Amino acid sequence: MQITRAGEYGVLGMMYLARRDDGAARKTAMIDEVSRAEKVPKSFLAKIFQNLARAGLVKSVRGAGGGFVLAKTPTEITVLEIVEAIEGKITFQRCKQDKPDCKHIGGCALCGLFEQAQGGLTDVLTRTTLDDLIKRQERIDTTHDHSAGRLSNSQKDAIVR
Amino acid sequence: MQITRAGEYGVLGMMYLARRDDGAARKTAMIDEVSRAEKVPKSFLAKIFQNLARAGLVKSVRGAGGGFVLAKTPTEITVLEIVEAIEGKITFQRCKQDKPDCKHIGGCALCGLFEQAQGGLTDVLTRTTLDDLIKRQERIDTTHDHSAGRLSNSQKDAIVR
DNA sequence: TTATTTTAGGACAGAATCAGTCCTATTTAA
DNA sequence: TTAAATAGGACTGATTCTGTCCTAAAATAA
Ligand code: SF4
Ligand code: SF4
Repeated sequence: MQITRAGEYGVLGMMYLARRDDGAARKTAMIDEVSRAEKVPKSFLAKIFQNLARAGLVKSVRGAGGGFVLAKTPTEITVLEIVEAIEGKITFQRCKQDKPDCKHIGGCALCGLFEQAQGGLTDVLTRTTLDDLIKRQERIDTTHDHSAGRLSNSQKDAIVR
Repeated sequence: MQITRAGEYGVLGMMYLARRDDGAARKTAMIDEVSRAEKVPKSFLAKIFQNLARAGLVKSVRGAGGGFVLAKTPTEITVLEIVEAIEGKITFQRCKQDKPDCKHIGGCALCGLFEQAQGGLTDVLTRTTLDDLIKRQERIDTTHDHSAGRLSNSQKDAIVR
C-alpha cells in the first residue's frame, strides 16, 4: 500500500514545472533540467512525462529549445489526476479491475467498504490541486527555510543557468 | 494502489470467524473449513492466519479439534488492524518507511499531503469494525438475497456439517 | 504410549510488477 | 544539414506477490 516511485516523481516533476514559471508565461523545461533539479533518474522521468503528456496534463515540445509545459494552470490540475495518469486508475478491489474473477463478486460487503475507503483517499487527492501543493511547499520553504535540504535559490539558479 | 490478495483473504477469513459463532460462545474453525467456505487457497490462508495470530487478533488452538478463534469480540476489531496485521503498517511515503533515503526528505510538501491522504483512507478502515462489516454483509444477504452468489444457509450448513 | 489431528515456521518457486536503462525514430530550431 | 529535444519500444535486474511443500511441535483420543 504505497505510491510508486513513478507516481511520486511525476508529482515532483509537475511541481517543478509549476514553480518554475512564477509570475508570467509558462516556459518549457527539459527533462534533463527537471531530472537534475528533483534528483530523479532522467530516462525514467522521461517515461513518466510521456504518460503525463498523453493524459493531457503537460504539452511536449520536440526539437531544440523544446521540453515540457503545463497544459493547464496549476489550479486546474489535481494531484489525483497526476497520480492516475501515471499509475492508472486507483482501484482497491480486484473486482473493479479489468479482470473481475472473484468468487465473492455480486454481494460482497468488503467491496463497498473498500470503495468507501478509497473515496477517503481520492477525496483528499482530488481536492488538492497542484497549486495548493506548491503553496504548501512555499510555506515550508519560507518558515524553517535555509539549509533545510530543499533546493535554495542559489542552487536553483545554478540549475536553470 | 491495491489491497493484496493476502489482505483481502484475511478480512474474509475474519468475517467468516465472526459470522460463524452467531449468538453464543466463540468456537474454533479450522483453516480447512475457512478456506473452503471463502474459496481461498488453503495453505496461503494458513500463512495469513499465522500473521493474524501473531498480531493477537485470533487465537490458535493446535491439535485435534483445534483451529482459530477470534481473540476479541467483532466490535473490538477494526478492519485496519486486520489489514495491517497482514500487509504491515500502511505508509504511502517511502520516507516514513524503514529505509528513508529520499533526497527531498526534511521539507517535502508531498510528504504532508500523502500523510493526509493516507489519513482519509485509514480513518474509514479504523472506524469500521469487523462487526460493522458483518452487519453490512447481512444487510446485503437479506435484501437481494437468494441465489446471489453469496453462500446460502444450506451451503453454510453443508460446510459446517 | 502411540497415532492422529491440527497449527507453526521455513524454504522454495513462478508470476507479476517495479524501477529503471538503452536504443532507434521522429520532430523542430538554428 | 546538423544538433537538440521528445516518442516509443525492447529489455533487464530487483522486488514483491501468491502461492506450495515439508518438517516440527502441540494437543487430543485411543
Ligand atoms: S472479495 Fe469482494 S471486494 Fe474483493 S474482489 Fe471479491 S468481490 Fe471485490
Ligand atoms: S518525495 Fe517527499 S514524500 Fe516522497 S519519500 Fe521523499 S520526502 Fe517522502
